[in-house]
Amino acid sequence: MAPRNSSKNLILDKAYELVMVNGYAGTSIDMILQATGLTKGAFFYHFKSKTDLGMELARRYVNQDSSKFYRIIQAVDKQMDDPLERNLVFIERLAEWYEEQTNMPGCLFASFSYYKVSDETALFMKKAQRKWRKFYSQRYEEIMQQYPPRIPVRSEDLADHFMGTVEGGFVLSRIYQQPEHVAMQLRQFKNYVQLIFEPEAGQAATG
Amino acid sequence: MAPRNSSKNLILDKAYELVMVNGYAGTSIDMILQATGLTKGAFFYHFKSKTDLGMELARRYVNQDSSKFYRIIQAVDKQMDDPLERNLVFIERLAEWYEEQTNMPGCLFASFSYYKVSDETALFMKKAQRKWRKFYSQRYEEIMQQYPPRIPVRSEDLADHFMGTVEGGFVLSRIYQQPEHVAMQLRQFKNYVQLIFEPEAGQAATG
DNA sequence: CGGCCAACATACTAACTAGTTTGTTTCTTT
DNA sequence: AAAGAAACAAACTAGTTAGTATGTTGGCCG
Repeated sequence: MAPRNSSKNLILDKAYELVMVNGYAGTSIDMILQATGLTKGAFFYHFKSKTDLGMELARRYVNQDSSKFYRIIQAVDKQMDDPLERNLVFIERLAEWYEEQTNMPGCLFASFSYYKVSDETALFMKKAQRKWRKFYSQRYEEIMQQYPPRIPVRSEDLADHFMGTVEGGFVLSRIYQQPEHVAMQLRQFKNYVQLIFEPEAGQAATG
Repeated sequence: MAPRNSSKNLILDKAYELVMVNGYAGTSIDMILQATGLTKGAFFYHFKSKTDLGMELARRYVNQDSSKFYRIIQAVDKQMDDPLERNLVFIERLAEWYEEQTNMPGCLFASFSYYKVSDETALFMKKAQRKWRKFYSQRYEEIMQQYPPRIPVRSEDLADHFMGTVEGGFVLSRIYQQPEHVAMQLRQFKNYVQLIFEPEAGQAATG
């Protein structure tokens, strides 16, 4: 791993920002170099091709994104033990985190999914997504063991629906040009989880 | 409007297909011309620029997409009167429609949202999205008048969450490379609507 | 202190990019 | 039949693209 704030990381940082705005194909190497103040020599010293940059962007995104989510999860896990409460608070914290963010939210994988990336990168994204699904579905398994669901649901589908909700929130935010939609979407999903699992959910009706 | 299967519509058709695979920036005019068998002269006779093509693609997408959804809605509306039942059956029919589809699902707006389109196109998409929200939220208003929701929800948020769920399903389908995720996501949203509004929902628990 | 290599910069190239110009066909209209 | 316009085709252009080839610099090591 290159040391923090090396030229390589600088390229990755700026490239990520540009790709999230212009898309991968809409971001040229020259644009990245202008943003970093570096030159072609530097770029092709660190990356053998633009495709290689795409791959490394995906790799780094998995690490950064995972660590961000894990940080929130671990912080919540330290404060409470109940798996359902943990999940609900996690969703709420995540919603709050996105509310604090100023720049337009988005997902590199989603951006790549609407572009024809290399087979290697596509496979990598698929595997990473499956790993996330496994992680979240295990959490919902725990919840299901303690709280009988009101309707028949599969933990994998809940995991996918969580991630899908976030992705949908990104897209809506970008179309509406209002970042707050991610949090709104997440709270709808939170409602869903509550209605499925919380014993007292929806008992005291209406406001 | 150009007559059906004119050269202009042929260009729009092929351009749409290519954009859904390669993205807008990843789709060159030459690629479109190769797919259509036409030449530069034809393209720039019908479109004053590539940006213009993007705008017209968005326009046509709104019409086609809307008409597709409206068709399903009207078919369902003819068969039943209850607003909740209408909505639930609509979601189910939509899920089934996506299950029948073979090619990778996706949304042009989502693709454009991860690329820096022209201000005109961005504004157009925003307005179209707002229009859809208005339409669906009215439907949920009707439901709410007849069925008191178990939890406090806003009809606009439900409308957005519906569209967000579809968008999220697209992204997941593309990352997993499995089209069936759209239907799965839609059925999760259907569960959500049922849990909110259906009086008997979740009474007979667990299987 | 001389050599060596990581980490770049500079200058190039060939292919592709959107867009233009000019020419051609075919149909219609008078 | 002449004129015009709609609907293209062919060839061109200027700029941009990813990628390469070669040159330069500073630091470290024996």
